[in-house]
Amino acid sequence: MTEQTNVTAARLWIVLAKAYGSMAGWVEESIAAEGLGLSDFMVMEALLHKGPLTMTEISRKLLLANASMTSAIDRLERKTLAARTFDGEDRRIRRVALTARGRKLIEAIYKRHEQGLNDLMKDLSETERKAVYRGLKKIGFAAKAATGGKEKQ
Amino acid sequence: MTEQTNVTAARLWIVLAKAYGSMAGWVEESIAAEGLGLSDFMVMEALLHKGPLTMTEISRKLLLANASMTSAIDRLERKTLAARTFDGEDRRIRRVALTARGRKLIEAIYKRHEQGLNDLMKDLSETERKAVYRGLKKIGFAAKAATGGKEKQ
DNA sequence: ATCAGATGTTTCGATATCGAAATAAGATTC
DNA sequence: GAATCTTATTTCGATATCGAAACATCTGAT
Repeated sequence: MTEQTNVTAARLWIVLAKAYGSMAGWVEESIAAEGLGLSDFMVMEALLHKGPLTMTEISRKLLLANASMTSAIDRLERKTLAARTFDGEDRRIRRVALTARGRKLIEAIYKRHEQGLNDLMKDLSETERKAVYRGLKKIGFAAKAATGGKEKQ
Repeated sequence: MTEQTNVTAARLWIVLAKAYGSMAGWVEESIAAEGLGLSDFMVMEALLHKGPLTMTEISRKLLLANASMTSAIDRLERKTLAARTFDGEDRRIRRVALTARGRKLIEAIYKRHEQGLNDLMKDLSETERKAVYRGLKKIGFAAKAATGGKEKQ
């Protein structure tokens, strides 16, 4: 498409889906050697940056169904990379934290991941990054708001 | 984050993943009543806009494994929404086309989909859309190139 | 104090996805 | 013409996901 052609909303959605698919494929390939899938990796990444979180907090953050989160934490526990703990006050709650082993692994992986991302996006100026960031934020908020208040269980 | 803070590559990836997840959730919800999943919908959308395509062309376009494409076309054939045909020259090739019934359905769905997308993105100016479009194109190309030439089978 | 509604997580069964291998067919090299 | 390599699609078995329901627990109203 040319400089003069308008970018339709439909076209933007297609390009968003394609960019995400390509990025997800790249991330998956780069962590495959560690035996982690994309979801497991993103769980560990969230725990690395935000500290221990409840199952529901992680689900919401990653837009996964609660049943999927149960499975993902099962996998991470089985690999002794994360562990569930009880909440001091609310007995329904399970809080998830990285183990020492998990922290060590995700720190190493994340370092390479971050470097790879920097490399991937070196062609975008700071102005371009900000524009994409803001636009995606708007799109994400709008989509979330338009999706019938009912998130995945 | 503030106006002054830089947008890191890592941050941009997270926001991209989140925006995609929200958009995908919205699309899935809006087509659920028609008994279609996201992949099936996107296959039909591709066939609507590009005419009959080979299994491999659709797979590459939607970034799905060829086995997934086999299943998706099986589902669409079972619902008599699409059909495989043989290629005149290359007997390995199966070309997929919408049926009359499928075309009628996807035209109706797509009309609503397009209107919904316009609504979702009405807060983005044309300049903003172009910036997001260009940025996502760059990111998608870079990720594709960086993923070891080996696409999903 | 009791009850109804909401919340958090797990379980269950179903579905969509994938990698690898198998099969058929086309292209290229010798 | 034969052999080898590549391509297109399907099959197989495994995995990750999901919606709905079940269960336990908490909150708020009465």
